[in-house]
Amino acid sequence: MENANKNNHFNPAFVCGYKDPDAVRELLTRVGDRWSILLILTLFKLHESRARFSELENSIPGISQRMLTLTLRNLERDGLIERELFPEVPPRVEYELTNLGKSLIRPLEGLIDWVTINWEEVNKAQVQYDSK
Amino acid sequence: MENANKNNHFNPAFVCGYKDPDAVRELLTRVGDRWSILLILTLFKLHESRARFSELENSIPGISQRMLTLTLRNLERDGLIERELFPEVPPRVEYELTNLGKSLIRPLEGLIDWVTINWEEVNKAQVQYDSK
DNA sequence: CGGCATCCGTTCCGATACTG
DNA sequence: CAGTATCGGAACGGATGCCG
Repeated sequence: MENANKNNHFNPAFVCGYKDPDAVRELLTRVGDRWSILLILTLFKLHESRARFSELENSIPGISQRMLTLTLRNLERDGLIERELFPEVPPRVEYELTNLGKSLIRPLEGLIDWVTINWEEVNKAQVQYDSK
Repeated sequence: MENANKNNHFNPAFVCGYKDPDAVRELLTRVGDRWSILLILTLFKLHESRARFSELENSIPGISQRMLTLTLRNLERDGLIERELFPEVPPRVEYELTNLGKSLIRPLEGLIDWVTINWEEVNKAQVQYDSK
């Protein structure tokens, strides 16, 4: 994204009260991808924000090994989780939320709560919209 | 998504404390797409949660006409915004957040706040990760 | 066990052109 | 002004096979 609009009055960076719309967008691509939030929340709910690879794989129905790996890598790169390899045979790998990652739990749960409360109304709106 | 895992102990629908992981995922695809959040927040910040098409187009740098239209349609379908057409020449169309849409503002701002506070740390983590 | 590499279909989305 | 239609590249993500 180039530096876009000189007219800050209509720049959402101004309008929305934050400085870096690209940062927001980058987070949102992470938040919005298919598995990141489920992964973070699942990791949080498992014993002390810590779990091994296979446990996560079993705890998130439908995720493929590939996407679990990729999602874990991205979150590790963002500093939200830490990876620890135990050099055993067979190998054991454990993932744990960092403090940064844990700090994301509350805002994420805010979203989840909204869904829980309002999803039925969203569904009704969709049905009504589609009937026309 | 098939009905997946019978073992609810490891079903994130159970683990994360919500009933409908598909609903969560469907919201997240909306939340996570390139423009929805910016659009909702921009609409909220403009005069009384209401703006016309061209105003939104100018307020969101980088959005294409096509994506603005599509994003507006999807949000309208979800019941988060309402569209009002004034049959003038040239036509005028105004969009407004519904109460349902406004109720999403707070959790969204929770996310934005998190980004504002923590993005620098995320960036440092990324740089450090990439240097290896 | 916990990956990585490859292939491949699907979806996303920007660019462009056209319209009431 | 506020759209719609079409095209094509890019990104996403599932399936499969291999490997230390």
